[in-house]
Amino acid sequence: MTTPAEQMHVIRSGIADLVPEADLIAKLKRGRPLRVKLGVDPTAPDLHLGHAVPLRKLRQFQDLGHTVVLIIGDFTAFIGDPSGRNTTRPALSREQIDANAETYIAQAFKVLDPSRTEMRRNSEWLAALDFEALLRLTSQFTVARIMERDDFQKRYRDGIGISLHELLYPMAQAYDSVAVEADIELGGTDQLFNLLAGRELMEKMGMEPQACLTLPLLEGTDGVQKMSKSYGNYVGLTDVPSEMFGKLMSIPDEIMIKYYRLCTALSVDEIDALEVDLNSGAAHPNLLKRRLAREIVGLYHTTSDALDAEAAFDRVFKDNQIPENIETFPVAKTDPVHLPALLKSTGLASGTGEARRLIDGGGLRIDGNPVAPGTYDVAWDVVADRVLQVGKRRFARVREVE
RNA sequence: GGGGGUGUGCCCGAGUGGCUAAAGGGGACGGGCUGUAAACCCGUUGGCUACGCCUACCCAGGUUCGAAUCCUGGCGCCCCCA
Repeated sequence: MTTPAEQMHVIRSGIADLVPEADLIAKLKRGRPLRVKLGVDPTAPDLHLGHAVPLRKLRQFQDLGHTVVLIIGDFTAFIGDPSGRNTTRPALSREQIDANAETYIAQAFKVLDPSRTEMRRNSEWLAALDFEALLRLTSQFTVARIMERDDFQKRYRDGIGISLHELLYPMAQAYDSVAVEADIELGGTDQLFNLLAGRELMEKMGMEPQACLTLPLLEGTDGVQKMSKSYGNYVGLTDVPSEMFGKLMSIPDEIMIKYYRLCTALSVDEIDALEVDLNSGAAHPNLLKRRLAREIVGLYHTTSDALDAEAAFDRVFKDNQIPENIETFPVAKTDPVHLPALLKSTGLASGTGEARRLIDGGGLRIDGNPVAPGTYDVAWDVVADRVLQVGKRRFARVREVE
């Protein structure tokens, strides 16, 4: 059995904050498996690496012998924010919630160990509360305490309306902790307030309070903004291996170690060693990034998928060759062929204007050979059965439609 | 309820009657360099088989030879007073 000190070494890796640390150590010292809680909203069925960060930390807990309690916030998602002020909280229908929860769970178990995971839905206990129980619960919180939360404070100060029910959401989340008897709850740094609310409620209700662990936000592939679909800088858990590999290779060096800590299954000691080598110059950043990409692709696909993805990557970017498995587009034969229209129909350009720009900027190749600026009409033979390439990584093969 | 302000291209932001498809920046895309990284340099950035045509400055009308710019009405957002 690992000692509490050894466990703390793993648990601390990559986290933003842990309060209070002493509480967690005391819990670990008892030697029994802890109940580690994570609550998730069934709103985003397409998970990316940013969503996987808390899941990876949960997995570390599982590997240390602890139990994960994964709570789907179906009840709160059902209510949502009917005022529409909070666009990240749409009110979802039962069907949507169930469907989202399904995909969430399927993707989450790519990371978590199902045998050490307890799946719960918060409607189990929240739907059962009657008005009396609800009022008793609200009496445990003060308005001043709830209003301490940053976004409430700001909105109140700025005169942006806050619906009464919104004030109750932190309470609902806190009550989740009571219901599942959590020992520790994870969340993003923005969740600290809610996590602490859970801790306080447990204490008031005579339970041993949970510890609260926050994880930093993961930057996307641009290295600046947080990873999110709307910024287009995300790495989806269901991305195909080659795409995933390519995206990971494009992250800035500076956030590599963070990715190692938050997104891979490597041991903390090994990552510590990699960090030392990177900083001292003993390891070439490119090699470390390749390894990172392999590790992550391997987690969500297989090790051989990762190796294939790397080989395909080298073929295209290192050896400047055309990849295998290029999508083929059937095209009705015309002679001559109008290239801007062809690029548009194959999806390599969003419109003929952009296509012309690409051609004039030297961004179009046919079978690897650059097309001269101003070349808009070419003979059919020039494109038939050949590979069109835009930039470094977008390809399409042209085939005459029968 | 009263007073003032504001609404421009993916985003921010100039422009206040013609020379404006609309300055400048950001972002994005393409080229160079490279480790497909970062930084840096160059180019492009409404649509269209395109030296031209079409659609554009919140929406709908109007004044003018001509409007993003002026007028009327509507909608949205912001600030101050009550």
